[in-house]
Amino acid sequence: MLSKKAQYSLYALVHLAKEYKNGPVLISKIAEDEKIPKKFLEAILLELKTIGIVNSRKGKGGGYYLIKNPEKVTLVEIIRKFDGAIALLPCVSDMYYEQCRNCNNEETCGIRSVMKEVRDTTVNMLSNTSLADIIRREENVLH
Amino acid sequence: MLSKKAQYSLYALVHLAKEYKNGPVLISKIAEDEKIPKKFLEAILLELKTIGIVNSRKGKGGGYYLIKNPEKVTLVEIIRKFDGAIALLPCVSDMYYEQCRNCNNEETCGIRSVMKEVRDTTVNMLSNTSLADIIRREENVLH
DNA sequence: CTTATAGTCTATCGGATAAATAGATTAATA
DNA sequence: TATTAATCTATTTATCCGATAGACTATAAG
Repeated sequence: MLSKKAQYSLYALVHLAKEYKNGPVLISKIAEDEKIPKKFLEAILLELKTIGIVNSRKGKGGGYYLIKNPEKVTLVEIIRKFDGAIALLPCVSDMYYEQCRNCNNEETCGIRSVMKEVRDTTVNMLSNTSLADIIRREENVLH
Repeated sequence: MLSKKAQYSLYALVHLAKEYKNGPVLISKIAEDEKIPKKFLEAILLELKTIGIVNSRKGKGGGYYLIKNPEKVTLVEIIRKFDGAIALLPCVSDMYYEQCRNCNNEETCGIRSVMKEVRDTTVNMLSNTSLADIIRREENVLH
């Protein structure tokens, strides 16, 4: 399961993607619409700012807005930011690899080989899906 | 990532599958070979016993042994036992479903639709792989 | 230049869970 | 009946998750 942070960030980012180029959206507006605890959402958006996906403006008329093109923001990067590895085992993770301390030979280990396939297909799906894809899915299902 | 319990249980069960019908294996033997903390492994095996995958015998000549055919023990049931849902979101989990409290309509939600695909392919891979498959993978890679 | 607005920073909290350990007890075998 | 090995109870330690509180700072409008 994804952490609440990762889950909330997905909903918040899709919200911002829908308002792309419409100017800033209030944290409180996002929090209310997406039913996310406001203070918690603040911390999440702040983190998303540090990786250059969103930016913010203070004061009246301020709020958060997407700065990366929604076509270019993929689910995999958001999930990795908050939850780390996609892989089910450290020894099959690309980004957070750790040597296996249970098996003797990673090359021949059967468990590892299955888990590698799982990881690869999951990463594929998540990195081929952007915020724009999400929005298109919602539009397509309506007609 | 899988919990340590889930990870250890996979290694322990593959070990037992290799000794299927060779009589009981000592906890301490498994612990040593698979580099699992012995006391921790005790608890894990006890849990596996409650779901009818393994059984044990006390006293001299005792230990743990697999009672289910290695062809019939799949990775998905082991992982579910220790870590619960395979899905990344509660709203796409079959076994641990919870209604989404962030989106308004699960039928049209784009995030959910992607996550459902991820879950389905992951569950497919994990439920189509048995302990026997794992062992065959290891044998095949050696020639 | 002042006031209202809205994000930022620091800090902290309870609760749950994870991972591992210790020691006494019970069951099985020879 | 002694030895072996699993079982039970319990406790420990650490870490993280999810959430909240309040003071601070930047912005824009009037």
